[in-house]
Amino acid sequence: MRGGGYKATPQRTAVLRALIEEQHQSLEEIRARCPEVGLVTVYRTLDLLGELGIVRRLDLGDGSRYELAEYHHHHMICESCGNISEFQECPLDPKLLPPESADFEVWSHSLEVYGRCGACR
Amino acid sequence: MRGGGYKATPQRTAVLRALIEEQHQSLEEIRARCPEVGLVTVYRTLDLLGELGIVRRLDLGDGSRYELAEYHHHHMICESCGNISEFQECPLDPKLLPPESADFEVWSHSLEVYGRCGACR
DNA sequence: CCGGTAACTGAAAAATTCTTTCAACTAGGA
DNA sequence: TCCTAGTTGAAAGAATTTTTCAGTTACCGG
Repeated sequence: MRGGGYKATPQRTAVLRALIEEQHQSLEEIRARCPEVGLVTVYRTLDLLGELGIVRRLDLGDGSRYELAEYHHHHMICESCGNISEFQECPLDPKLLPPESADFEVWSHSLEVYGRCGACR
Repeated sequence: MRGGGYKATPQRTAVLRALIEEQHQSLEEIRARCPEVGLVTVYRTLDLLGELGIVRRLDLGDGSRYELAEYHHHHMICESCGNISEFQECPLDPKLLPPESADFEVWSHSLEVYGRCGACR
């Protein structure tokens, strides 16, 4: 953080702490966890952390959500209760990548599985 | 369309025609293809087509985009030029689905590949 | 420990995006 | 052709995100 010429302010610490507490939070959920930080600063901090590759913005169908990007993972979204869960096993089989991708340099990918969770069945 | 008690209006036809012309358009791109249709009506038509399962809303990182959902496909997004291409071969290997998903009923999934396209390399 | 400064913050205003309201209009069945 | 449920669009409203700018602060160098 400081390496890039950025300051470690209490506000940034608070937002980061909020993000650590739970994944996939909406802006309002994050705000609720650090009410002392101004709205604009929350947005700016999320932007900054995004540029640093620490945070990722998602839209899983109900607007912006934010999560730490520490590790590669995917999402299972229950269309019944809205619960979002993660899994890290990656079911992508590179052998099955399409021919069109031959000259496409793959940097990353995202995978979301939609359906109904155990509790809702 | 008429089956569900909906009317086939010129506005709905125009929006649908715009969607057929190109995939992954932003709202403004769609609007530009049917300037005679009011903003509100475009939103409402996209909603309606969404409920009917004809149209899908996406957020690939730069806000809402809309596409026909006729066939199952995935996206390759070039982070250099922003170009979005589709592929239909699905590189998902069900055998590799995680154990947590055992009691999750999978209805659908989405997969996006990010990187750099051939032209940008 | 202290001062200087580039970086940061927050309130207000602005911009953007999307939704609601409501009076007028129309597609399509009777 | 008439009737009516469904549809449209302008305006207003709500929600979300960005910009501006004056005041504040972290932290580096001394």
